[in-house]
Amino acid sequence: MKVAEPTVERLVQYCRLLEQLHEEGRRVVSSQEIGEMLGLKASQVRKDLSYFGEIGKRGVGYHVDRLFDHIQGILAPPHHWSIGLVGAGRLGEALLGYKAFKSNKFSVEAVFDVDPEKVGSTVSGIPCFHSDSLPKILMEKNIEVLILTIPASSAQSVVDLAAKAGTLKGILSFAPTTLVAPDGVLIYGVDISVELEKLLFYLKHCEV
Amino acid sequence: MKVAEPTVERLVQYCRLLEQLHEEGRRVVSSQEIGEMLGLKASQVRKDLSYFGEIGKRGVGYHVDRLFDHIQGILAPPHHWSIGLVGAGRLGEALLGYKAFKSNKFSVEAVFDVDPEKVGSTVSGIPCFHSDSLPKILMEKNIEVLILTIPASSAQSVVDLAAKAGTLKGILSFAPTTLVAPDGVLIYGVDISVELEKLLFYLKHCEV
DNA sequence: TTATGTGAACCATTTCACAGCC
DNA sequence: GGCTGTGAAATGGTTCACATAA
Repeated sequence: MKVAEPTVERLVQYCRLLEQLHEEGRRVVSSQEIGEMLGLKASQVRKDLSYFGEIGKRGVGYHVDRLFDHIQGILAPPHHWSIGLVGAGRLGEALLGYKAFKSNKFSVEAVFDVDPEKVGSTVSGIPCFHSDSLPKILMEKNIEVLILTIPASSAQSVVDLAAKAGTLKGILSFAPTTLVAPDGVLIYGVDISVELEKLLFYLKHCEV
Repeated sequence: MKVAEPTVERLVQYCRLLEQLHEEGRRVVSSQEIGEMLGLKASQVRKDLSYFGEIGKRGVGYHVDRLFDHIQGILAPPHHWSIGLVGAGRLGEALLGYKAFKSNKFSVEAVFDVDPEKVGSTVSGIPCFHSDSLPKILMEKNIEVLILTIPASSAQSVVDLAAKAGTLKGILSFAPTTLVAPDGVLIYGVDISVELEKLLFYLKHCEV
């Protein structure tokens, strides 16, 4: 089944909201309420949630815990992912310490950098290897996902090198550049500076 | 004139690419080439670029420098923006040191935190104030844009407090939560953990 | 009566196809 | 001949409106 990107994004948001509602002891919610809390139309919420079968009760709403489990099941990965983080700079360290990054779906198994000070030691408790050894370590640790927190200039070469391992399936890049994905590798880019530019552009033009 | 969000995002990308091409000494590019380098269809590139008037030369292509200036003009803000950064944690510091964040379009004028160690001193050379003084400092320094690098739990209260200053126009939030925007304030959220979840979801389902 | 689930209508964005200019 | 600019067609996503079930 194919599911649109905006839908996946909202599913994650529903999940977070439901977790919160669960803690507050809420038992049921309506699409209307979810919409208000997340800034979405109720019809949008219903369409998203009905995408994977009838889960709500007509005339009542959605059972919080049941819906949560349901969405978790949809988002849940087929297995635990091993992740590698390339670039032990401040952004990299920030991510490693980031609370929302703790999950039982994945774990960061290796850090890569070129700084001799860092290579051989640990960063936030995770062993740090030289970037040159990417293919070797990726295979050894069966790492399928990389997070890139490196400058734009070295991003593409890291992608090409890492692809040699053959285990690589996905990349989340924070490098402010467009990367070319090798066959069979899915690349997602989060470009912080682009987001700020977009915000400033709309502040200029739209003057909400 | 209204311009779609995906278009703005691509305009920023064109800009970055053109800068690079300029450094390489390139004089002209075709929509075809731009598309290949950025992973877009040539027709998409042409549509985006023709949005603000005829800028290319038929049978030739786009003059690199001329196109760069043209897009810069579109993206350029009406004035220099003063920005405040709330949350002097690792992510906040990472952003302050982030190269792609240096720009003549804006500058970070104040940092806010609740840690007594930081308040009163400077962070990356920028004075740090207590978060409680947000409205006061925002007015004093005429800050219109805030970047939030704080936990989800305190994000909404910071937004509400900052809105009291009346100068606030836009927010770029890294807090993993949905924020409610006060009237007249544009909120952009970058949710790093959601991006990773999306990537893992597509790795599970699409198996490209 | 209330709130979901969903086909149909609507709107936005992308892609096509070709006319127009260099 | 080559490449842009652009109306028209196609695609993708959101919203509506109402049948349906609790």
